[in-house]
Amino acid sequence: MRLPAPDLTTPSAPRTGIVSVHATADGAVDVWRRDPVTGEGRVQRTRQRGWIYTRNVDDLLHLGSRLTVSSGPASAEAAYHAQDLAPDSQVDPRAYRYLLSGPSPRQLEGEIQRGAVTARGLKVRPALGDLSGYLRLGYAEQYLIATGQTYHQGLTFDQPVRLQFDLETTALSPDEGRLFLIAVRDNRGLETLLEARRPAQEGEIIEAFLALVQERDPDVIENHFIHGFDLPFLAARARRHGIPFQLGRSGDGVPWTVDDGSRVPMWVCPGREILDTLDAVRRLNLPSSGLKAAARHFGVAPEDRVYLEGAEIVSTYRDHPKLVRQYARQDVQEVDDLARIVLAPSFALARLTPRPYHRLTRAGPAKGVLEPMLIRAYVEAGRPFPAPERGHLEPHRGGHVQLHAEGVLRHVVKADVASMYPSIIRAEGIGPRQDELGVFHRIVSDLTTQRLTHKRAARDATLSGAQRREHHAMQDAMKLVVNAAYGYLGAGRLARLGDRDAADRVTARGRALLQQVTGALEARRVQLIESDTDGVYFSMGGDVGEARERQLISEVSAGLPDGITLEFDGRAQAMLSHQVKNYVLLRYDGTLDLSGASFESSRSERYGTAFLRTALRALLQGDVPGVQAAFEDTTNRLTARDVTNADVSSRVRIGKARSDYAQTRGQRKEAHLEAVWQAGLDFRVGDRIDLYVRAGAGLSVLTDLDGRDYDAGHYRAALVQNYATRLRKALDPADWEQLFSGRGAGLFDRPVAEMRVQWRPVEDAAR
DNA sequence: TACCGTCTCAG
DNA sequence: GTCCTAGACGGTA
Repeated sequence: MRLPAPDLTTPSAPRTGIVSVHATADGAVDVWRRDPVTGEGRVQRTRQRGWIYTRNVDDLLHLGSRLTVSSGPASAEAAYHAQDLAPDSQVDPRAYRYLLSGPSPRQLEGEIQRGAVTARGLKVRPALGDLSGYLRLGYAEQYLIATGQTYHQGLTFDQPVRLQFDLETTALSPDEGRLFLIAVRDNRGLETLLEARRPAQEGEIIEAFLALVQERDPDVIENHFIHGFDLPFLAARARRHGIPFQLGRSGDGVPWTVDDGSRVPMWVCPGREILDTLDAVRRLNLPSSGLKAAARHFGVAPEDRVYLEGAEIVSTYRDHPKLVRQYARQDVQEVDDLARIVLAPSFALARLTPRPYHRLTRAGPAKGVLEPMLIRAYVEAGRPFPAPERGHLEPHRGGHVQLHAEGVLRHVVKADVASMYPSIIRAEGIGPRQDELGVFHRIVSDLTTQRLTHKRAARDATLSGAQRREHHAMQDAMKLVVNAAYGYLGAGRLARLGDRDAADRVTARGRALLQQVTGALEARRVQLIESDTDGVYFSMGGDVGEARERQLISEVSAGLPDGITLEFDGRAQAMLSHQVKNYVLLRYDGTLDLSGASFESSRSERYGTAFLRTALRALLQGDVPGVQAAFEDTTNRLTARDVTNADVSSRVRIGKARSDYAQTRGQRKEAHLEAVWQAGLDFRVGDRIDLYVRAGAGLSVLTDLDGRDYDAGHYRAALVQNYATRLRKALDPADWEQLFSGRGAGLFDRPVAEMRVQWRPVEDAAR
């Protein structure tokens, strides 16, 4: 069963190649498509009535005969219609039993709001979002679901026209600065700079840019932080010059913002998808999400890349304009290259879920991607959307974490259960209890199967690089949805089809599987080190080679239930197991991998980190004299003032302004604020200051980076307390004392050359 | 451990 | 109005 089709959609209209949908409250729907074969673009202008799921029709009784209720779709002449999706059966009163439609989305919403005032005895007209009992999607989503379409069918990433632009301005705020340069390129060969050599020309380049956009007619506009910088800046400057900000394709063509409160508002442009590479990069959790850092991370930064500090751009443009021009050209070039990498999963995702492409870099994978797919399935089946689960009290239990051994172990292997939670959902047929159609389980199952096909195709050498990239993006998109499924179940009230019990069944099964894996490994006489949710580290004892390690894992895997596999996930020549989730691996190629807050704290001082790396490497090679040498070297260098104040300093954030601290300083002194105070510096909340302990002066502000007047005794002690202590688990306690206590070798001490690194089993199960 | 405030990022 | 509400981290109670 299908919803009433949008009025003017003809059956012969193409259904593939959607690149943008602009649907308004008055029912107008403009759909831009690219022909997958010819690449030709065309617009289809149509209308829709809009639809809303509702629990009952109480708010619409005031419509009288203008409201028809039946088990079928609305007839052509129906003004307002409620389709009863469960005419013959009892349904939970909290289920969304009716599908409402009206002459236009706005009229339908307006009547609901108007009716609610009397039906619910309200004083003021409520916002639709505040009314319980309705399930409403955006207008473009309504169109996509009603017509059974999604974006990008038949299209590859570069078939839509993609345009990138970047502004160079004299300040960050449009109130304080103006723009003097716009770099523009597109994936059809455009590459140009629009320059305002004099301030008076700013209006001209804005108009030239808007004209260029209309001429190139892109489907997609991309930049890094486009929502937070380029579009608001450009819009503000256009307004100042009285230039209509016509960037879009239909209506007045003026973009608007969707304000979501705290965050940078999202810009939306009729007919063109605004994509911010920053949104996509942020999901990747790189150390920095800036354009330059991301471009370097993905290896797309040009060799001759020009790097300029924001504050020096204006002066550089005055003295060396060529440099700024190259900088701007490289900015848009990098955005283009970065977009191909980071936007590809969202581009592919748009084929799977009934939402506009531009929403998907910002949408959460559970609520924003999976849930529309669930809703679509109920609409297409013509079934009521299920009632939410009843509230839950018991907290939800997660994965099992356990430390089995601590210290240094050699010949370490990591194994993990492949896609554990999705595999469990699939193998056990788990889904929300309310989901009578079994849609949840079917989606996870189908996507997992299809994903394997795409994964294989992505590695298929007979396909072109572009084809393989498309398959890779598709499998990435499917992975995103599938991995979101478990989280969706446990998301509580946020998820309309969430089910805590089902989520608990998944994790309980996961814990049992992990026990099965660790049990099977122990039965094969390996030493477990740490197990965490879906993976386990263990030591082979001796060097048996990677092939044997892999074989062992596949033996264990063979004993697991159907649909669950254990995979090899890496190996190391040695591992220091310190605490749960805190360990160090020395790989066979010599790289040292540090994990956990104990080893990678952001507040570490440079001298300590350097010591720790050297000492850890020696420790993992079983070289205790090497550890001692590293310690003595660092201690001696501290004493000899061979390291600098900068090497021992650490950066802290200031939590109070100087004027606020002045009020409280009398009652309570705070060490780091006091240091800045004593230095006579002004400071504000959020400032970052480098501090070090100065000999005879206590905590002080770092001014002379190359100075050597630090308190050497303090830092020698700190070396033991903050750094050498991380090596404790690998050494006999008496040996550790002897190495790091600084009391010198005693009569009963053991020669360092005889000391051995050690490990011990951890008996008491951690939680 | 929980809550609160701030920063991200762009010229 | 037109698509609707971040996430990480550090400091402090």
